[in-house]
Amino acid sequence: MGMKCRKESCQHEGCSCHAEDEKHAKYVPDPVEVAQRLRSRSLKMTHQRQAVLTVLQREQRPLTIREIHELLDTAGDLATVYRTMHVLQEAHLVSRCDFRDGVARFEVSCACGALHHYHVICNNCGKVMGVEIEFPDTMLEEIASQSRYSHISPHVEFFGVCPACKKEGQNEKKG
Amino acid sequence: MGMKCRKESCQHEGCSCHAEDEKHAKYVPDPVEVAQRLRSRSLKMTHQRQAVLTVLQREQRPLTIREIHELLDTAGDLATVYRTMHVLQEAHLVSRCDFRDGVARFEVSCACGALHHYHVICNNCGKVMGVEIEFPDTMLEEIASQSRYSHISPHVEFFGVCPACKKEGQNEKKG
DNA sequence: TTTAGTGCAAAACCTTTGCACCCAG
DNA sequence: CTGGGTGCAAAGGTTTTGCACTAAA
Repeated sequence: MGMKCRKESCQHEGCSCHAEDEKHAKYVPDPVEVAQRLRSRSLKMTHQRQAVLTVLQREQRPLTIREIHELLDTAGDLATVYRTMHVLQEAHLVSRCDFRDGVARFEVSCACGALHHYHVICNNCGKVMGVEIEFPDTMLEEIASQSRYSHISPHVEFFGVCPACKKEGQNEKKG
Repeated sequence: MGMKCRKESCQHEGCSCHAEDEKHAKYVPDPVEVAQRLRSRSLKMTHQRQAVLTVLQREQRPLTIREIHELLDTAGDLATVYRTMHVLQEAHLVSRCDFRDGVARFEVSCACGALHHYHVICNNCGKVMGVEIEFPDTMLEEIASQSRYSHISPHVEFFGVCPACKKEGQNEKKG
């Protein structure tokens, strides 16, 4: 953690997925390292923060703040979870995603053990799958060139139809 | 409007940007056609809906519902604008985007005269630029293959630093 | 005339904030 | 000990909903 990603095309801030090797080695963060990371921003590692990280690392999927709160062993205050997510986000320990339903979701960031991935969400049932892809550098360069903006970083969710819902749709057409 | 997009790689539902030619010809929708499009879904074309579309077509940029409401000549009810946006979205006359600030934004969809584009948002000042790019088919195929989902459609916003804010940042470092 | 749309008001949600007390460093 | 963190309660902001009335087709 804290190592610079060796993959030039990596678009994840603070990413260390590729630090070990090119094959997206799973990096399990050391609690001590996490604490250091927080401390370096004059933040403290507390029980609640550790508990939130534990839930996210166990689930390995995007969770809403309400879900995280419910999954906590010793449920604290919901407002604290909101504040915790802000802190963990700024420390690049979790990343936020948005499935267009008006609720923010969070998961451990790739800098924190998760694989380098994006999501595909079923338009019908909402089921989420992770996919490992990279944005081609040429695409990011084209965006920078057209807009003249720098440090381009994509925030994307892919939507589609999952196999189960596709099958269901076909059956409905037949019946 | 209503014509199928000729560009195979087009990822915009109901898109007709490329219907005229390959060079993203600007298509100005006929009110009569818009009305038909609504009527085909047993929806009515009302003053309020026309007014909202007029605002969006005039501004040609993503607007929040509050902004749309304020830009209306004869301001109706805010709740009506919310309901209108749902309707126009389902008719593919407007498309929704999300700049990760907790407020939905809308703009005329490419099926309704706008160019085929994505957004780049400044992380510092929030300024929005449009860019015309395409997702490579190979990327979408890879996502479909990994996830086994079909009808993959990307929802993306690009974030970066605009030229003005970049310059400002450099000045701060110097001073 | 029939069906959908609008305005108004209230509610539902998600998220943030103020403040007194508590705890990690 | 000191500055950040937590819990509680209240508020802020966006979005939705119920209902009587109005307007489009």
